[in-house]
Formats: sequence, structure tokens, C-alpha cells
Amino acid sequence: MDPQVQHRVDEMRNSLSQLGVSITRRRAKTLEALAATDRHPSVNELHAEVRRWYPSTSLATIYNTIELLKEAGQVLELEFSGAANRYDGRRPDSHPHLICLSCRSIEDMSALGSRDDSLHQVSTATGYKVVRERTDYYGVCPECQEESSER
Amino acid sequence: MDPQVQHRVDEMRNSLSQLGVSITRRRAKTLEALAATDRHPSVNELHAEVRRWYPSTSLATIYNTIELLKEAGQVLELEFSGAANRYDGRRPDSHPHLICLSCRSIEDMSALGSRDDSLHQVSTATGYKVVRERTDYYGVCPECQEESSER
DNA sequence: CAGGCATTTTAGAATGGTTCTAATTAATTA
DNA sequence: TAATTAATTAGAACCATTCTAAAATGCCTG
Repeated sequence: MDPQVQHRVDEMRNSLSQLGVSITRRRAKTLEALAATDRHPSVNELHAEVRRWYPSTSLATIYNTIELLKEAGQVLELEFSGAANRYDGRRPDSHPHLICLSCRSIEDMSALGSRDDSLHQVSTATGYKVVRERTDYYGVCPECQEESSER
Repeated sequence: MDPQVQHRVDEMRNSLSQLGVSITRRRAKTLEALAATDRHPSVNELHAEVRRWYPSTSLATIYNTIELLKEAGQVLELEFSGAANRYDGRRPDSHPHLICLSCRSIEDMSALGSRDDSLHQVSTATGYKVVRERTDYYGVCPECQEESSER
């Protein structure tokens, strides 16, 4: 396994252990699936992946693991109302995403300019205790622009 | 009616008319309800408001009007997976919001620093054709902080 | 003003992601 | 091994949203 991925899996394992829950084989596979991809999988996709190893795994188990990871602050949940939520297990901290309206891909975006510590900045500016940020840019990715220009 | 609100309602009416649909009484009331509040109502809340005048109004009609407003670019939809979507009819352009995790209030936030034209900046930086942005800051609003410190 | 046609609305069914529940299975401790 | 606790399963329940077919409304034309 890629050392980066391994390291991330270990982080998640440790955080879950600190919650006092055990790392079962299904949970371990879920963590691996999350750490192994940058495609921001949905619960269904994680379920399919874990099922490749443990075919009897139920959806509820994946939801349960996601719930634990959220409590541990080890996964970033991207909510959508019209489609399944998507999860970022590689970078659980708030960071912006690029979402393609055509192919529905979700890409991490490196911070643009000096927008770091924006949580703290917004806190002092507004009086809110800001703990999390969500920033999505919606548009059409380069690949989909290409495809539409081919026609 | 407040002239600001009236102006906004007129804008929405005109945009809908340009789509070629008629401004029925139910639709007019929905626009008014959207323009009259900064509380980012849900479809249910809009439904309740319109029902005060036209009690037979069905939910589908509100959804239909929202759909038209989205097509016309006259309402901003804030999607949530665990709760009902919320709508901003006053400022249909992309702008950041402050969301209280305790009371679930949603507040408009005036732009912080020079983040304007970020759509264009992100477009050139990433190759995406960015058309929309969503930025939410999640935290605890000053009122809820107060309440919890009283105990 | 009547008749016909397109649009809008209604009520309820269908959908789909998520959550809940009760029962089963697996793991842990004494 | 027996007893206790934790994890998992299958399916029901939930709920916001979308869809559908029928009814109502509004509009245009003759």
C-alpha cells in the first residue's frame, strides 16, 4: 500500500481507537477505501468496495463507520440534497472543492491566495464561533468542456 | 410594501415573464414571501405563507415556482442533505452564509475582504468554467453562545 | 360569449438517500 | 465456558423532493 495512504489509514485508525471503538475488518476496509481515492466516494461506492472483501456487509455498517469518522473529525462530508453525500477521507479539514456540473466529479482545490485561517478571521469579524467552512465552486471541468466542443 | 421588497419582487416577476410563464397569484405570493424575509425560508415555510392566502395551494406549486426561479437565476438554493433546502430570494447571486449549528439560523454574510470576482479568479486558476460558488461558515451564533453561557 | 387549447394546479404516489429498530452474530471479559 | 457488550444485518421508517394523471384555470379565437 502507498505509504501516504497507509499513513492516513493509521491516523484514522488511531482516532477511532481513541473514541473507544474497535477497528473491525469492515471498518478497516472502509478507512482504506476512503484513504485510497481522491474521488470523494459516496456511501454506496464505499459499500460496493467493502463488499468486494466482505460480501455480507450492509449499508448500515458503512453509515455507522462514517458517523464515527465524523465524530472523530476524520472525514469531511459534502452534503447534497439531490444526490448522495460525498466524502473526503484524505483531507478531513475544511477546504474548497471544484464540482463539475456536467460529469459530477469533485476535485480538491488547493487554497487560492491567502485564505488560510479564514475560520478565525470570520469568527472575529462576525461574533460566531466558526468551526467549519464549506466552499464549492460549481462549473464545467476542462474535460467536459473539451467533450462539448468536439461536437 | 417596503420599496426594497417591491423592487425585488418586480425583478423576479420580470425574469419569470421573460421565461414565458405567467405570474399567477400563487406564484406572486411566493415571490413576495421570498423577497420579504432574510431568514432563508424552506419550501415548507413558503408553502405555509402562501397558504395563508390560498389555502388550497399544494406543495408541488411551490416547488414548481422555485424551479422556475432557479432557471431564471432569481433565487439561490442552499442544499442540505439532512434537512430541507433553504432559499435566498433577496440575493440570488453567490455569496457566503453563516450557519448556526445550534439554532440552524442562516445569515447572509457581507463579503470579507476582497473576495469579489472569485468565480473568474478560480476559472483562470483551474481551467473550470466556474458559474457558481457556495461558501458556508458553520459555527455558533452570538445569541446561542449567550444562551449556553447562561446555564 | 362559447368552445377549444395550453398552462397551471392538485393530490397522492413514487423515489432515493439516510436513519432507525429489533434480532442476530461476533468479540471480550470473568 | 458463560455472561456481557459491541458490531452487524435486513428491512422498515422517514422525509424532502420529484413525478404523474386528472382537474381546474386562464387565454385566445371565432
